[in-house]
Amino acid sequence: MLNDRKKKILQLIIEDYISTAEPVGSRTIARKYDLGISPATIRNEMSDLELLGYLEQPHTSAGRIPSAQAYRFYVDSLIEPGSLTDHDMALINSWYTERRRSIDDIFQSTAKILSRMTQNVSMVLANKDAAAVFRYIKFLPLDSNHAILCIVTDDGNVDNCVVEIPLGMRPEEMDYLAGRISRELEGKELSEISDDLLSALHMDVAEDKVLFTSFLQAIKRMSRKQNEQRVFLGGTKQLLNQPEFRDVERVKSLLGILEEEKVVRDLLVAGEDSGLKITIGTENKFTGIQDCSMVQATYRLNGKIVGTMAVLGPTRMEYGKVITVMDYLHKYLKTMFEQDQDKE
Amino acid sequence: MLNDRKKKILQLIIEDYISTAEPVGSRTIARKYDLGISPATIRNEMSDLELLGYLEQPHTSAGRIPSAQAYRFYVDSLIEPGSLTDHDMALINSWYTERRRSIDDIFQSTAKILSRMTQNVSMVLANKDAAAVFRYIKFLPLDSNHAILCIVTDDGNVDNCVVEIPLGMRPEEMDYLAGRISRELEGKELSEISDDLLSALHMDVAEDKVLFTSFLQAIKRMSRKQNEQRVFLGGTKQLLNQPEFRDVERVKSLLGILEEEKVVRDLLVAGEDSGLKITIGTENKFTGIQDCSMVQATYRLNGKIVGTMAVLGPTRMEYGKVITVMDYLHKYLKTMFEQDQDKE
DNA sequence: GTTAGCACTCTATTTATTGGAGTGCTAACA
DNA sequence: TGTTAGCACTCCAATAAATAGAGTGCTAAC
Repeated sequence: MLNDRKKKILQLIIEDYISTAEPVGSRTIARKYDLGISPATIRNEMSDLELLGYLEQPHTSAGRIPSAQAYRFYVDSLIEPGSLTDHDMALINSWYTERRRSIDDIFQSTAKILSRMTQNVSMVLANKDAAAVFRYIKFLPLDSNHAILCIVTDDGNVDNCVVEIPLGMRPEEMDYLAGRISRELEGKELSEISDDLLSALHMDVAEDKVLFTSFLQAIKRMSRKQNEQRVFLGGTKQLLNQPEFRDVERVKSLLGILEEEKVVRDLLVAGEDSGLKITIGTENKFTGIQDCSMVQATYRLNGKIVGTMAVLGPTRMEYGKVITVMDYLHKYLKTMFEQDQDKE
Repeated sequence: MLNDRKKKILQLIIEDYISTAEPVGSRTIARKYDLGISPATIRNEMSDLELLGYLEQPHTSAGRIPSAQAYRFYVDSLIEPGSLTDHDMALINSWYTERRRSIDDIFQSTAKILSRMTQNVSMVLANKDAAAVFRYIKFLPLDSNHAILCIVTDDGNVDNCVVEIPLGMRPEEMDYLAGRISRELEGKELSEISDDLLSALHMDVAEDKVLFTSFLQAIKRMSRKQNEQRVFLGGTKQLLNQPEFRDVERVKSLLGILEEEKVVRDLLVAGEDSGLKITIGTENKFTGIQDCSMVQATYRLNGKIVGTMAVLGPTRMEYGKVITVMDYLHKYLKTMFEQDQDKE
C-alpha cells in the first residue's frame, strides 16, 4: 500500500499532468506545491511510484506521466467529490432553458452542456419507451379529400400524418372507422402491434383500403419511433482543444468512429448497467478508443433505464469535474422527467 | 483578352492545382498534358499569365498557383457543365431514402449529401413558411383531467401538446370552447396571430383561464416554429480531409464561425437572391471565411424561396463538381417538394 | 531518512548543409 | 517572330550537426 506522502505526490503529479499535459518533474512538484521536502526526496518517491507501476517516463530525461493504473487509483481512491460553482450552475440552467421544445431538445442540450463543461466529446443515448400503450386514433378533417390521422398513446404522445380519404366520405363515417380500429387496438403496447396483428385487423375492419394503408404506415412509423434509441453527440469540435488531438490524423480517426451511430450506441449500451462507470484506456474493449477514457452515467426512472450519458476524452481527463457535472445533470434531468411524468 | 493557348494552359494549371493542392510548374503541365509545346514555351505563357494577374508564385522557385482572379475567370468562362456518374446518382438516391420521416430529414440529408459528394462543409438553410393559415383547434381527451390540444393549419401541419383541463369538464364543453376559438382565428396567418390578438381573444372567449393559457402557449410555439429559419450543417469533419486545413488552428477558427448559427444564417441569407452564386475568397465580405470560397444555390417553389444550400471550402475547390451536384440536388428537391405540395 | 551536488541522458530547438524543383534569361533555330 | 534547349540562379524542404535545457540517478554528507 502507498503511504500518505506517496499518495499525495501521486495525486499532485496526476492533477498537474491533467492540467498541463506535460510530463511532471520532481522540481515542478517541489516548486508548485509546498510539501516541505526537497526535489531529491520527491525524486526518490517518484522512482518508487514508477516501480510500483503508477508512473511512466516517456524517456529518461523527461518528467513522469501517470499510468493507466494511476488514473484508476486516482478515480477510485484519491478523487474527492467536488461541487459546481454558482457560475457553472447558472450557465447550465440557462443552456437548458435556451431551447426546450421537445424531449429530444433536452437530450441534445444535455450533450451540449456536457461537452462544453468538460471540453470533451459527449454522448447521450436516449432510450425510448417501447411500452407506450395505444389509446385511440382520430381523424381531423382537412379538406374534401384529405384528413389528418392522429394516433394517441396513453403517455400523451400524438403522432399525425396527412391521409387521403375517399372523396365525399362523411365525418361520421370516418369517426365510425376510427372508433372500430381504436377498439381493436386499445390497450396494446405499441411494440406488440405487429404486422400480423395489423393484417388480421385488415381483414376484419377495413372497409376502405387506401385509408387503411395510410393508417398502417402511420402506426408502424410511430412504434418504430418509439422503439428507437437515439444518440446525441456533443462537442466533437472540443476535441481540437485537447493537446492530445493536435494531430489531425488522430482527430479524424476518432471522429470516424463517432460518426458510426451504431458503434456509439453499442459502446453506450455496453456500459449501461452500472450507475457510474469509468473506463480508462484499454479497460475499454472497443477498438479505436483504447487510448481514451470514458465516464458514463446511466439514469433511471422507476427502475427503468431512461438514458445514459458519457464523456469521452484523453485518459488525461478532468475526472473530478466530469463526475461533478454529470452528477448535477443527473439530478437536473431527474427533476425534469419527474415533472413530466406527473403532468401526464 | 487571353488567346486560346493561354486559356488552355490556365485551365490546366487550375485543374491540376485543384486536384493536387501543389503549386504547378511548367514541366508538370508539359509532361501530364500533351500540348505539343515545350516547358520553356509554357514558362513564357505562365509568365504572361502572372503579369495579367491570373497566377501567383508562393516564392521564386516554386510552381504557380491560381489567383482569385483566375478562379473567377475559371468559373465564369472555362468551366464546362458536367454530369454526375450513375454511381453518384445512385448514391444520392440511396442517401435520401435512407432516412426520410420529416421535412427536416430532407434538409439534413441534403446537407449530408452535399458535403459527402464535395468533401467540403455544406450548409442548408430551410425557410419556413410563415404564411401557414390557422384552421382550427381540437381537443382529444386523454384522461379525466388532461387532454391533447391539436392545432391544425391548412397546410396539413398539426402541432399538439398536453393540457390540463378542469376536472369533470365534459367533452361537449371542450368541443364548444374549441369551436369558438377556432371561429375567431380561422383564416388568419400564423404570423399575424399576435399577442394583442390573443389577448383580445382572451377577454372575449375564455371561460377557462388555465385551459386558455395552455392554448396560447401552444399556438405561440407553433407560429414561432413556423417562422423559424433553420440551419443544417454537414461535413464539418470533411474539413480535415482538405490539406488547407491540416493546421488545427485554422480548423478551429472556421468551426468557431460555423458554430454560430446566427452568423451562418446571415451568411446564407446574404446570398439568397440569385439562383447560383459563387463567391471566391475576399469577394465574400464575412470575416473569417475570406480565404474560402462558397457556392450557393437558392431554390424556389412558386416564386417563393424555400431554402438555400451552400458549400464552403478552400478557394481551391472543385467548382465543377460542386455545381453539378447542386444542380442535381436542386432538381431532386424540386420533384420532392412538388409531390408534397400536390399531396396537400 | 533527507538532501545537496554533479555527472549523465535524452529531447527539442537551433543552425548549417545539401539536393532538387522551378524559374528566367540568352542565344540559336525554324 | 515564335519556339526551344541550355544554363545559371533562387529558394525551399529535407537532412544532418550542434547546442541548450530539463530531468534523472547516484553518491556522499548530514
